[in-house]
Amino acid sequence: MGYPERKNKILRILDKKESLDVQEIADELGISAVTIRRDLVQLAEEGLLIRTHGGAMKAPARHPFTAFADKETVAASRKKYIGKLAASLVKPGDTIFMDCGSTVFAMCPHLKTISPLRIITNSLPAAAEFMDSPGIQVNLAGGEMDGQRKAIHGDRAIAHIRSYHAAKAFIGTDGLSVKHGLTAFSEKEASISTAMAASADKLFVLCDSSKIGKDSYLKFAPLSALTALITDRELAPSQETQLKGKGVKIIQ
Amino acid sequence: MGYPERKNKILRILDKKESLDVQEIADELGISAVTIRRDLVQLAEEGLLIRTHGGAMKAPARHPFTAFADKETVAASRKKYIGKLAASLVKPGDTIFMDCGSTVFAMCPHLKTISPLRIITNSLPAAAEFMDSPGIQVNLAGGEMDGQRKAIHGDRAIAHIRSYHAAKAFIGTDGLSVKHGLTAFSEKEASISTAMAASADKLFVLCDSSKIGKDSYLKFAPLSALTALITDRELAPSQETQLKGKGVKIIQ
DNA sequence: ATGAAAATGATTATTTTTGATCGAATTCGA
DNA sequence: TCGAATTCGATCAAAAATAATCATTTTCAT
Repeated sequence: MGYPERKNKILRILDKKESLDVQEIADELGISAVTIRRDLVQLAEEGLLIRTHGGAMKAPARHPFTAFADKETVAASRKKYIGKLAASLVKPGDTIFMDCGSTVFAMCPHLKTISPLRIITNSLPAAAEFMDSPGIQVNLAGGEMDGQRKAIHGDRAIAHIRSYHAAKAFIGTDGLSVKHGLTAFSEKEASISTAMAASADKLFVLCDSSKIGKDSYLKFAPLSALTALITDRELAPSQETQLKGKGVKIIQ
Repeated sequence: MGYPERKNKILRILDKKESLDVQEIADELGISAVTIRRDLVQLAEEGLLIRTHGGAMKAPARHPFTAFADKETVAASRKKYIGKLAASLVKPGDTIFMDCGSTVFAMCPHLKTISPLRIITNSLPAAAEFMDSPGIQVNLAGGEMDGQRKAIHGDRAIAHIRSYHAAKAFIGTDGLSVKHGLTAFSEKEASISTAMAASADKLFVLCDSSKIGKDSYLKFAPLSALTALITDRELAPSQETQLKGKGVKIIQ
């Protein structure tokens, strides 16, 4: 029984049980507790459940703002690292694009001290973050609000983004692989990302190592479009060599 | 039972009980009081509740955009009254403009149950308010964010508003008098209000009685533009007769 | 087929969690 | 204002869970 099969079984058990512990799953599936723990770590990273000491809990309904607020996961600490790193590429006087993903949002705390700075974004949490930062000018894309993603999406927003130019664009991605380049989970996010990429001189992609080597379903940009990939230090060496082989500059 | 699970249970209890004490929770969950105290400290740090001596209290709801910090002043209760009244003019299927004033914002809680509804606004708190209301489609004006007013202003925003049409516009004003009509304190707000008024079939002005008969410095619309004035019940009779004499319809 | 890479399981050391205890701080009534 | 009762914070020890390490098996691309 491979990981994908166990993953399904674990999630199915969780559907009924609300919370469960490691040993319980191990017994039920006839698999060692060590492996179950490894599975749970991975499932937690994918956001499909919440890891607890001793087991796991159902993931709360994907509420982006709470998703941004979840501090205890491994992915969150990676995001913080990546956010800080990405923010260090921003200089006073810059104009930058920022998309609406949580990884890109992690840049915000580190950008507050940079002044002057102009940020063009479709992310409401990002806009809120700079509400009281006088040195930072925020330009919010207009259009239909997506309450789930806490962002502005749609044709209108894309037209808005297209009408601006910025030196640097910072975008996230749901998947990144040598084979398929950048992939997104949703058409909405992909189109905004594409528009930002097209209107910026440099394109920085923020992506934690858990998503590298994986693909989501919608291809939206080739690796050749990247100025650099910003990721964490846990990137598998094999992935690293593959990406470097393709000429991708990696910042970590 | 680990911390995450207890955390949920504690918050669920708090949802119903408003306030609770340590021993009470400890008994209910069958866990030592020491542990509950530790939990409460952590929950308080996360801002999910307020720690008190001996227990905890509900935390005030916090949204990405902290709405207007109106306390329980007289003006606030008038605004609530006006907001409810104005909301009663909105029907399912409407498309409406809402500006970024606090009086107009007071409509929001009463609009949440109206579905379907399309709202075009430049107010960030209003947008945030409907973030979780699936039946309500929010169209946010794009452009430069004004952190002080928690709204989007500028040419871009005005062009955005102008490109739409709505059946009804709800706007606030800083002053309203028979002599000078509607007056505003700031160019920014006035231009947005004008644009909304121009693109709507009906114009409703929300203005509490304390501002009626007073003028701010920038005239932005004549009384004849109003479909109706929505105000509170404390309007001075003399003002009322004057306004009616000018053909202003008053809803209160 | 074959060797490298990945997945799995067992074992051990480390970390986390929990509850108990005790002195210090806070609340509340007189 | 004072004193008793309660609550709090810090420290400690025990138990549980985890992370790290290593050997073994499986998988996969060549």
